[in-house]
Amino acid sequence: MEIPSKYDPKKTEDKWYSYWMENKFFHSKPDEREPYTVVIPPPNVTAVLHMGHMLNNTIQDVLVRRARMQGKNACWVPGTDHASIATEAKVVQKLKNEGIEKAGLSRDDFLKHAWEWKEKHGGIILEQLKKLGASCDWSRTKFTMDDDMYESVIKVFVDLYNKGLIYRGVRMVNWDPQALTALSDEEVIYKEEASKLYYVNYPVEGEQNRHVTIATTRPETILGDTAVCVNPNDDRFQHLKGKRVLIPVVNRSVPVIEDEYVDMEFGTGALKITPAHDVNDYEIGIKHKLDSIDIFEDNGTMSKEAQYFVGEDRFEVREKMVQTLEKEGYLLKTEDYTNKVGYSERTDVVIEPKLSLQWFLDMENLARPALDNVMNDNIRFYPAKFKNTYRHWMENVRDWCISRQLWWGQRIPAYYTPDRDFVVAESKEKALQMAREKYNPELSMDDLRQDEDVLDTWFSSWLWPISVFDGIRNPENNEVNYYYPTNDLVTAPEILFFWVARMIMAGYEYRDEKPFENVYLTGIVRDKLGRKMSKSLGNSPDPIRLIEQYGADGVRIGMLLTSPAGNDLPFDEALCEQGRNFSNKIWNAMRLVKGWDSDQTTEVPLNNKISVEWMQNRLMQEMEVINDHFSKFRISDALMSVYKLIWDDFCSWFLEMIKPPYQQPIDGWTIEKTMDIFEQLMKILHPFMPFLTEEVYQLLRGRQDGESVMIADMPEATGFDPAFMQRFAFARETVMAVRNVRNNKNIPVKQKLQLFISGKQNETLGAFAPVVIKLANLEKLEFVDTGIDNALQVLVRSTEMFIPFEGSVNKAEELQKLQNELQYQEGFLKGVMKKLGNERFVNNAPEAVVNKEKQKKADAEEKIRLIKVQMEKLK
RNA sequence: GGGGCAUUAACUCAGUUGGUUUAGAGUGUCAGCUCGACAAGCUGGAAGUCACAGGUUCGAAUCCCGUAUGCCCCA
Repeated sequence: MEIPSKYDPKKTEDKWYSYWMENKFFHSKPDEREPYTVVIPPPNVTAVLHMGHMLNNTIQDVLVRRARMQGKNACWVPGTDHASIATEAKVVQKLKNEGIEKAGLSRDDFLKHAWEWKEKHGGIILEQLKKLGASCDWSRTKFTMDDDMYESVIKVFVDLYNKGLIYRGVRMVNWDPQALTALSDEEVIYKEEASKLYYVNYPVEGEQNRHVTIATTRPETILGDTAVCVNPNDDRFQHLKGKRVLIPVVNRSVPVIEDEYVDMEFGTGALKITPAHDVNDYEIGIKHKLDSIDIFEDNGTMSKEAQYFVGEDRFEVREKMVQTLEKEGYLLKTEDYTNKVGYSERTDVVIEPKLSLQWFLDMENLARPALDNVMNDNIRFYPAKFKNTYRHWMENVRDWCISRQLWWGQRIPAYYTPDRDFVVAESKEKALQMAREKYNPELSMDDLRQDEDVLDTWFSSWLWPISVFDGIRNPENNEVNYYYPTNDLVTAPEILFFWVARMIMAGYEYRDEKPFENVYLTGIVRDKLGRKMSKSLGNSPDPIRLIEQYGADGVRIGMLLTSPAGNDLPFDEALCEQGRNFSNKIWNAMRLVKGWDSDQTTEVPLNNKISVEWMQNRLMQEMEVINDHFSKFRISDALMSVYKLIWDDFCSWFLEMIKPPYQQPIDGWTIEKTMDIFEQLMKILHPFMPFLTEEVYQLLRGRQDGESVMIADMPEATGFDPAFMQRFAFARETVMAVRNVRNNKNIPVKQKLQLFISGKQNETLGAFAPVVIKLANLEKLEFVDTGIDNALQVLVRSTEMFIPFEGSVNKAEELQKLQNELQYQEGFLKGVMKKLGNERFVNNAPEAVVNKEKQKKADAEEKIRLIKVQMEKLK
């Protein structure tokens, strides 16, 4: 069988993914095994796969595949999120392109279009995840607007309302005048902008030629001013106490109030107060019982309340207002000024703080268990540093505005009577019954009008770990009892607050139990310039192209190599290349092993016995390290351990150690052991590189249909012999020392050398002589008690070794090298001596530490002695 | 303005409760290699005042204080 020298992922990836699907390896159902559950952070239906998803889902897949191989019943639930605002914006835009205005459609007609859009585009990202190798149980795929999920959300709303936790209230919200909806703080993007600071004189009422000057970036809001505020500690304004001023243009008389909120350093120290259009002013307005004048319509034009410029757009009014102020002599001066202006993440228009009637969820009691159980490590964050930020947020939590003025989403189950009373119920029928009992027995179905708004998308995704197992509607069903709480959640720190925190709240509220044990927070994928990868910047590589170029395995390795938890990931395609090269390395190791003929009759050479023993020990040794890394969620460290175990230990050392001479067979025992080891390595690597490992696993030995590395048992760490490993390490260093000599002296690899080693090392090194002879390409290795003349001398640890050498030696160069080495050792010794000479160290430090220092001293002294001997010989 | 995180080799990062660390890895770089699996490779080397300045300690990359720079969150 001819195996090509380059591994081609295109020929294997789709093949094995189909194989896994056909054999239902990803499918999970409750059984007697320990469950291991992960719910996917549901991507938006509007999204296409980007690098952030790649990273996030690769990590999840690594964890899930590993757990599955460890014998757990692994269940990874995939799905998507309906993303109210983003999706509605997309659908509105699409309709607009077709000449259809949303305003001209009924709610039902619009939703038909939205569902059509979802059916067409909503599954793309999940299909892309399959290319990555994601081992999700696709039969469980969920969507936050599925009927059962929808019902769960409504049920929770009704329940929280009945508990008195949901209320209606007037609040200052971030208003998107284009989408005509309130936005959460998280959906507002602040951009730095060059704007102007206008200094405007407000005449003091009843005093000729006296005025107070304020500074504002938004002169159009002057029309809604209801006070001027100064700091009570500000000496400049003492004379204004108790006075009133006149609002320019409208000539409204308003009080001068005092509040320490005002920053005396900023602007003029006097602040205009517009309670209806600024969050801080709103707070001050409540505190000082000020009037509130709403001068804007929902679409950002001036309302009748403004009296001037009615019906004109806010930004045009700003210009006109400045002109008017100037004409009428109120404008003192204008300065350039840079400030941050909030934009809608979805429509990119400037948001308007606006008072509006919204639905709120009281967070105070929900937040407490969510905070406590993170702080006491009941739920663990990786890395733990995010606990700080989490606490800060949870201790200052504000009520959650859960209503959105949109159609795409779960419609708020509040029903209004013609008298503007309302009831909250799971269905219109129930609502009618309640309304009749509560308000008016004569009411009919047609009298009830359901609230027009839908719920914030997070109000459905906060239930995700419960609702995907139907745990809201049927809290005692088998699935939720088996799979919940889930084990690990992998997500981005950006949504720690509005998703992770809220899931924890919902978990304790509805299951009285955490939603997950561990939260692994990934970093942000950035480009080489350190910018976040985004569609708008166009700086993100197309993940599907990367997969085609480097293979899914290569890309997975590329993402994982550089991504310790919580750290940003400076993405570089070279890392994928490294992943691809690694695939190829393994591929070629397989070609080598498969290419050997075996001979059952040959006796097993001592060399091979030692080699196999070492590799088996080495594997067990590293298995402990890998397990430790995983237990701490150090995924990239775990990967690096596997990487080096395979590349360095297995390929560079082990295979070279057992490699038979050209065209000669290998003994049967060794080849079997090698296959075993290779197989184990493929299992260990499988979670990281699922496709390649399956291909190699299948080719390595004949397999039955239905066999797969992905359902094989993960090797367990069963211990190793440290003393043996120590002795081998010495042998390995000896080989490296000889190779080093070859390099320095330009001795060809093929030329065999002789090596003489000081006799006292026979005990430690003797058994490994065959290995050293092979790898260092020696014709002879001898233990001797005396030095050898006409030989190069090397020090390994503190053992002298000699290599007879006929060629010329550059004495000056050699001396210089020895001199450098001597200097280093003497410096080292000096440091050690200083420690040992310090009485307080010897008395205070633990005995083991002192003994180590003594050993260091002895070693250094021996080395120095030997170096000096060598130098003498050279002179 | 308030809070948080970070700063270790050219790059990206490890470095666990302070002690075999005058500091490790991967990549890159340099030198030498057709060595019968792999040049997507092999062998070897060089490279760091642990941001800066103090302090605690017998001992500090590690703990504390300050400064600088960068990033994030909140306002």
